[in-house]
Amino acid sequence: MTRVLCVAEKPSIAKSVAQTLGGGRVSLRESGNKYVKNYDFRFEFPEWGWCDVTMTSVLGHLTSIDFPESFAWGNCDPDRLFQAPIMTKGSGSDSAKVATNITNEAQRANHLMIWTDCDREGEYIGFEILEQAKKKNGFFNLNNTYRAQFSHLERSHIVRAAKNPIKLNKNAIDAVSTRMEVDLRTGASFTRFLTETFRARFKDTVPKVVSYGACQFPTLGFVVDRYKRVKSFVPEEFWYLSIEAKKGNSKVPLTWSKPSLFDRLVALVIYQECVQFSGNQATVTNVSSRPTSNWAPLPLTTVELQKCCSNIFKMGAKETVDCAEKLYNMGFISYPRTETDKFPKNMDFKSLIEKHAQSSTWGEYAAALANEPGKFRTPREGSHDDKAHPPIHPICFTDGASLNAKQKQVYEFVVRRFLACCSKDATGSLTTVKVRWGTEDFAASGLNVIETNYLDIYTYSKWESSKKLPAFEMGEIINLSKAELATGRTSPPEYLTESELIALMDANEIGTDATIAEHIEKILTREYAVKVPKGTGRSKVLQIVPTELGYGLVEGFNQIGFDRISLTKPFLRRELEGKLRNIVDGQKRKQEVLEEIIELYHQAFVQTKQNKSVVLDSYRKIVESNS
DNA sequence: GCAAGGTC
Repeated sequence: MTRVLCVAEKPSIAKSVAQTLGGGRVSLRESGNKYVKNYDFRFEFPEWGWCDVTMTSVLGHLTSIDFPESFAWGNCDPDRLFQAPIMTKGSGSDSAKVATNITNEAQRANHLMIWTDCDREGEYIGFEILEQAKKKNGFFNLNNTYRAQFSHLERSHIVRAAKNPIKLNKNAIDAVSTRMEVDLRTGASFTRFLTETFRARFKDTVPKVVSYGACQFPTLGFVVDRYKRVKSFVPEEFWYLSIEAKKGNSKVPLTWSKPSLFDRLVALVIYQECVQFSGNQATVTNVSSRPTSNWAPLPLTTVELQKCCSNIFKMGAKETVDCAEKLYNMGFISYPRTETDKFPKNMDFKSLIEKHAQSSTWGEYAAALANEPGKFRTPREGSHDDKAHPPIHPICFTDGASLNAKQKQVYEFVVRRFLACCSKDATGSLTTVKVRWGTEDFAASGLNVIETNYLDIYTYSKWESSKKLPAFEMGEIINLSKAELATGRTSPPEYLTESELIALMDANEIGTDATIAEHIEKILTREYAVKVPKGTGRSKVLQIVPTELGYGLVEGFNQIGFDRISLTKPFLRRELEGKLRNIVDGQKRKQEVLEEIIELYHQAFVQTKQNKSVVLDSYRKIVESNS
């Protein structure tokens, strides 16, 4: 019988796909690695009929790249790393066993089918698997290796993927190897140069490693940018008209329709006109009431999870993903690294919801959502789809007995978020009254919440009826209890919070859902930035501020003034991401992009070397100005 | 002692 070897990117996918395709008749074999299992079963493929199938997996990348020994740290001028040869090596300590398992299983196989995630890295991991499979089976090559296309684990979707495989995408493989090479050459050269330069001048007052990375520097750049804006902020005085209507016993403050003015005289002229014109009386020009709603949240992505846990629980991004990872491994939640904010079609929401009816906390809500007519609504759809994983959602109910406090919080959040997604929007009515005083318009509005719906379960969001507006009538003349020219001062921006940093990185394509937390962690462990608490109690937030070293590095690099790039801003990484997409689309070739980008970085490297005193002095000046 | 990308 024809033998087919299927290989997924991670054990959980192998297990799930094997169960689906094997229809319950699956036998399990150990692989030599603790996490990786081999699943044997039979499946009927359209082209090959009934086959003996082995489904196994790797653990992410099998290999990584590095320089040969003669180009190791200390053995050559960092400048040479832009042209040095590059070799492939096994990645991580446990990769050997995983790799051997692929080679052994492939030896007897007639066909190789790749089941890695449907993204760029997944294509490359597929290529690594093929290279490994070739070692004892010369038959396999890019043209006869199959690739299953799937974006979630729903049964019919998986069966369709098995029956309609395509080929590995050579362009995507090239794009990833381009990224790897750029990151290695630039990261290693600049890191060695900076470390040696800083340690030569400042010895033990700087950390052991002063690193550069195409993601960590822009991350640091965001932190420094905000810090500088706070530091250089000069408050400005502004003026505005402030009036308050008196109606029976209640006083209603009204907001001026124009923005505040920075010119006191202009504001004063307007104010005097109004007083002359209308005194302490104003006219109601419009009263309207309209239905309004507060939308239930979108399905949960990794980035959103990190932002929410940072805002709500003050958890670090790394801490959050670690908790999510644990919850996933225990089978409580779905795969936690996803960019997708829309659920697949024909997803069985009701059965997922029903599992939570047993909860003592949210059980009542879940039961009602699953069973009472008119409660459930299919979740809204966001616009992101990584084609690999569904949004994060609970798989099983747990009372949390086996979880620590943080994991419990994250789990509860995932559940509440999911139930909220499946609930109706909150509704209310918004009453707005418009008033004319002199030549100017003012307005006040009052919210009346009618149906709370999702807010009952998503207790992290607040949307409450504001103080009720008294009844006003069109054309009514009202008395003002206050009519004054008010003044205020503009306030400085706050230092960056982690959740804002995550949002900036996400928007600027710095890192991925799986790595954003690591880059933030990196600038902290490199002593480029620190987290400082602001406020106390419930209003406490953690802000990220640069250290003298982080500030000095960014300022120094900014002062050098490279030709058309900046190493501390996100644009270069974005440009690379764009070019990588061009490689995938076939609009550019790998070699062409490599030459362009490496040349750009090399020029920047040479310039940095020539101007190393600029960077060193920038740091020294900051240290001195603080002491 | 270096990067960033997977995953455990």
